[in-house]
Amino acid sequence: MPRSLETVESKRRSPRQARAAATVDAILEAAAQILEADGLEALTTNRVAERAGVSIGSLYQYFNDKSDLLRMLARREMERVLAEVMRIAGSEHLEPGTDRTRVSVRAMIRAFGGRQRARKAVIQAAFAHGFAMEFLRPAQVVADGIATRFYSDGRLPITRLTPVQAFVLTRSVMGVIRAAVLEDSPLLKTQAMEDEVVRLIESYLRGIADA
Amino acid sequence: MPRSLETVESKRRSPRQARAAATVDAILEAAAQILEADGLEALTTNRVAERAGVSIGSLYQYFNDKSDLLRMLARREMERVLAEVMRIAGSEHLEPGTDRTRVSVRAMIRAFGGRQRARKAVIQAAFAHGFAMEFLRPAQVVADGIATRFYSDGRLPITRLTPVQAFVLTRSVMGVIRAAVLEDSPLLKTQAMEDEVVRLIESYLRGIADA
Amino acid sequence: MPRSLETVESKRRSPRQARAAATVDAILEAAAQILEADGLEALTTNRVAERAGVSIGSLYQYFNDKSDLLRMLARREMERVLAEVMRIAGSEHLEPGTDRTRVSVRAMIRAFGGRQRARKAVIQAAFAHGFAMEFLRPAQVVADGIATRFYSDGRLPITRLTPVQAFVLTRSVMGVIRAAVLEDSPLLKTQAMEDEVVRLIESYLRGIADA
Amino acid sequence: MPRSLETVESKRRSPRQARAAATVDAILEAAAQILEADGLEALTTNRVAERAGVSIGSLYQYFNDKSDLLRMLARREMERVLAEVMRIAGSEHLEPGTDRTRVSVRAMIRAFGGRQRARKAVIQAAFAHGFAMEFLRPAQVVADGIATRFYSDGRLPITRLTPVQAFVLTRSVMGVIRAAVLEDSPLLKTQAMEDEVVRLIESYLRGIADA
DNA sequence: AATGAATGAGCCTTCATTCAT
DNA sequence: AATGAATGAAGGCTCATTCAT
Repeated sequence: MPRSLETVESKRRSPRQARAAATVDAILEAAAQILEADGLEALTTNRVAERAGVSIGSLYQYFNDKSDLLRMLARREMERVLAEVMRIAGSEHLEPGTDRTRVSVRAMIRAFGGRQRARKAVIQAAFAHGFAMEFLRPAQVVADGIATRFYSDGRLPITRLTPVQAFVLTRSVMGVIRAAVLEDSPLLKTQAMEDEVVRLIESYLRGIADA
Repeated sequence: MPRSLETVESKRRSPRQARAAATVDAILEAAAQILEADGLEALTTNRVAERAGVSIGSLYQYFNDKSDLLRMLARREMERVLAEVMRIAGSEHLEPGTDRTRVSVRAMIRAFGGRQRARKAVIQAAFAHGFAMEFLRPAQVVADGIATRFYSDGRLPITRLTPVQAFVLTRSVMGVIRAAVLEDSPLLKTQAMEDEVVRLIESYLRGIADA
Repeated sequence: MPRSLETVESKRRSPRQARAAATVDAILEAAAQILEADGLEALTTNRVAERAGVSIGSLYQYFNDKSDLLRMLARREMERVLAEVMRIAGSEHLEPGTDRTRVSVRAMIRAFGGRQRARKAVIQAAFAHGFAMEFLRPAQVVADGIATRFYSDGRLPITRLTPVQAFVLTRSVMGVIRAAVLEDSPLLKTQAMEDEVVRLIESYLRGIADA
Repeated sequence: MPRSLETVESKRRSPRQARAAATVDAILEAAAQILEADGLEALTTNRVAERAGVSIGSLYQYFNDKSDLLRMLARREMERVLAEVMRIAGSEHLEPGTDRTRVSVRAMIRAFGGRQRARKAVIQAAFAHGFAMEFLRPAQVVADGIATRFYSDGRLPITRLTPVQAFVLTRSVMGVIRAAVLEDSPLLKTQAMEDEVVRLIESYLRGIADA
């Protein structure tokens, strides 16, 4: 289960009313749009407020500062991605015979592949502001979950991944997907890509089992 | 063979004399130090010039603008890393019985692992300014070379990696190392990490061969 | 009728409130004073803001850039001059027997002669930035009006000035006044000057009529 | 006779040798070209030196500062114009029956009309640096000469123009030509323009004579 | 005489943030 | 709660000018 993202507490009033929530949403959406359309450099608080149709003062009512805005945005995007992945791959009951690894990989690729430009910008923004790791964690938790589930389904005689192995497994998979997104690779959504990522995971796990 | 990085031509006069070269070096080194010490946000042209002990005007004599400075810095770091990797793994004559994959992995980890903070900052900077790919290319070329050499040494019956397979292989390995660097993971320089990355590569290649 | 000078639209927010209008005015007035006191070279945006008693940020809230500021200033000065000329010469009802040409010339000399130094600086600035013509137009329209009124009052048998004749008439008169202003000529406000300019106009028109 | 333009003395060594003179010329020509091609804002000392094919140091060997360069340039252009006018209109011996006024006007229009863009830039530069008047003087002296010669050829019973009249006559003519040049008016080189300027002069002088 | 690397004051401009209304 | 005018620190960058070589 992902560690709660609510951890980061805002000093500002959190939205309790419908209107306030709508305002926050409008701001976040405006930021995402600007990011997608013109990149990180064009993302100024004034412009976000204008595009969102609220005053700059209102923006600061809900976000401590620009970093905060970026953080919330990254969080939102991450949650969307995770929700998507969980929706596809995370359901407890899969039809018998379904390859859970494949389904998970497909879910991740699909989730990260949509809205590429916006996602890329958010990732860049997160990196530029140094809180990227904060939001990669959940993704890795998911990946760990997949790994855990995988080797515990009896198909392989692995009882436990060492921390290093878990690290290598999750980062290598994310590394491939991330590179494809950042490089705007046309390979991203191909069947071949899915096949190879699945092969990477299964080969590695088999390599561990064989040792 | 990596495409020459000299391609990007500067409108500014290129250093012809010893003093000029020293100035450029001082500036680049100052930038790296600031990046390492205080991060990307602290990297202002004025501060770089000051730390380098040259005037701001001199800085602009050799770099078109801040982006240019960053680009040159990233290039320099990349070249250093590549040189290091090539030095360790690229020599034509390896003692018989040496595991070339292991040697290469060790070289990459060692190369990227040194000066972690600076490297991280440069990578972040490159990403924030959108020219990251420009410098990842060489790294991938090296990785491709490793892969090529590997499957051509007769140990595995692989005759050719498909583009997708090459992509997955290189990005997964770089993804692991990159993540370790960016997360300041203590695992980075462990023997276990080296072992697992080697395992990842060999397992994947075997997986392909077995298919 | 002078083409509206409002044509040039600003991307910046236009002042809607009293305070904002006051700010714009203070900035413009400060710019005029600096121009008058120390010339174009001393006109820096920071100094203007300081003299106006507003922050540099406020200046940029109302003016896109320095050029814009200069443009607005030139426009304001031009409008003031024109208003002055029209006030004196443009009234529909002149006392019978009044020489309208003489009244108009006097108005123009008086209008341009006031605040000579500031006017000179503004004109220089306009020229230096290449948008002088934009603001000379209205002045010429006024001059054309004078010419038109003149030959249509029955005193001369001219029915129409050709474009070239209108050009020569207006530019010659403005040329004299402009030169007197720019040269700080003591002749400017003398009765003799007024007499000679009137003579220039009337002689030329008579020359045309006699042809 | 025009007041000597040599008045402005240079602290720098004045060119005594052929090579030095050539250097000065190259610099002046380079400045003129840049002015013509890209305007006053593009005229930087470094760029001038580069275009002239000399080092920036050499430029400062011959010109005290940028203002000095501009001044010399304006002087050179002015001298060229005057020489041209004098060559055409100033010859003592004109064929009998030649209209000297017409010839002079044609000469002035022709002189100022050529190389419009460069001339305009030089004029703007002169104005922007406040030494325009210094170089307008000679032109007026020429104009005065024309006027003097005119009323002394017996065609009109004028014995003397008052200072104000001379001022009005010269500035009005120059004002027309100047306006045509600055406005890039297509009228400039038309026969009609020449006719009207001649008419302006003759009418005015007749007006004075008739008084 | 010539070179051109170096200088650095100072310019224009941005933008996160505040606070009186 | 919302507004948006105002703020001002700070940044990137230019370019006239100097001086050691």
